[in-house]
Amino acid sequence: MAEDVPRRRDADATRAALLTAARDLFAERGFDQTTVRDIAARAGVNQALLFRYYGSKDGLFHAIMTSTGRELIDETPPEYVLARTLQRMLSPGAPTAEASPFYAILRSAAHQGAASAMREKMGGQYVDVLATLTDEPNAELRADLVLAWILGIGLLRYVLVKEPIAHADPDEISDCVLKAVSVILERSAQHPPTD
Amino acid sequence: MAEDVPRRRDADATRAALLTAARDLFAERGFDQTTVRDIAARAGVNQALLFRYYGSKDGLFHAIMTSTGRELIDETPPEYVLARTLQRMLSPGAPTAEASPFYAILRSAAHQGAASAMREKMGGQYVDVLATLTDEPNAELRADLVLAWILGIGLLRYVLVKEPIAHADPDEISDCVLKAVSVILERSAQHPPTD
DNA sequence: TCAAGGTGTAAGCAGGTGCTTACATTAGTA
DNA sequence: TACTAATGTAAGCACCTGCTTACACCTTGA
Repeated sequence: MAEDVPRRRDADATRAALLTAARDLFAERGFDQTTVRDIAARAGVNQALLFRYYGSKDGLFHAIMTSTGRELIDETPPEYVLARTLQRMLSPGAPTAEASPFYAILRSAAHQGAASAMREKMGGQYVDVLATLTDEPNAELRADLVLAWILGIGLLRYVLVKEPIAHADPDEISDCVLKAVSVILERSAQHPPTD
Repeated sequence: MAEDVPRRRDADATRAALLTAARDLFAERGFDQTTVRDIAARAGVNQALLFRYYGSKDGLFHAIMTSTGRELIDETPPEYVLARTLQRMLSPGAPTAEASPFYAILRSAAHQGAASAMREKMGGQYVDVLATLTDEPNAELRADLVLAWILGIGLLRYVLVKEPIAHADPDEISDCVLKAVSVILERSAQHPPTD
């Protein structure tokens, strides 16, 4: 209360407001269904500032996609990454700030930037970690399949809102998924060392 | 060759041309990125006819979503529905006419009609069949999870084009998926009859 | 043969889009 | 205080969008 003397001009605050507003709107409606006027209005900012600070609507989308950290991955042991990711994604309530870019991608799949963001971020993060969990030769493909499942569940539950999965108990979902995934992501005992 | 005297005026042919063109374009670019002028151009038809025959762009989308049959489901025993669906979805080459609405949904997830089409079609077809494969109490949820996996794989492979899954061998994918799914979709022997 | 309705065409309208510009206002500094 | 650069504002431009309208043409049937 005391710290923020209402300084009316603050470029950093404006940038942050635009980023947050756009991130949430893209997650709610997708890229195409969100206008720059919507973003500026939610941020409480003149829309010309969007172009001053981010260049274009695409530039803002790109900034969102590269703004999220990798806290969950860095803080979690590999064998628990899937469980914790599911837990966060399935927990009720509005999508967290961390998960918003995830939903923005699902709702903007047709957009070029969404595809490359998914490939680079998700690919370079989740899949690398998940792939360490098995010693099968096609470990990365198996990790991709797990990622695909996460994406599909998010799509069906939150974007397409299909029942019963849309309102199913998170633990019930997690139990099934983890049990099934353990079949394809595990140290196989059938492969004897060859040397 | 002999049968189709080039009759220049044929409402049915025009309707069909519009439907096919729109189906493919929606599958390639998504609903928002496709304009009515694009559709009319690919169909080789004046764009005003789109509105005469389908009322609106949304009406055309709806027509596409309700135009596909359920041949695969009706012709396939329940225990092979997943395997054959994967086989068709993963087979190389351009998406078939049958699968186009599927990709149209993935690329138009933000669109309202896509969500309801998925709920009604996929929900009332695939899931009902898949749910018969297990006698667990949450059979429908398990079937939804399988559907989510199919969707996620299509999304990651064709829309987001992530490697290695984008160019992976179909059989390799199918093997993993079928093996994992068998864990959650099977007759459980642990449930003794209670009466 | 000739009206009449089905079919195709050209042109354009009203509104929305991303983006730009010219200008006003503020904050920091010499 | 006076200057300057950073920040915010209002207005609008050029284009695209879904959709409509008025009209021309073809085909059919009595």
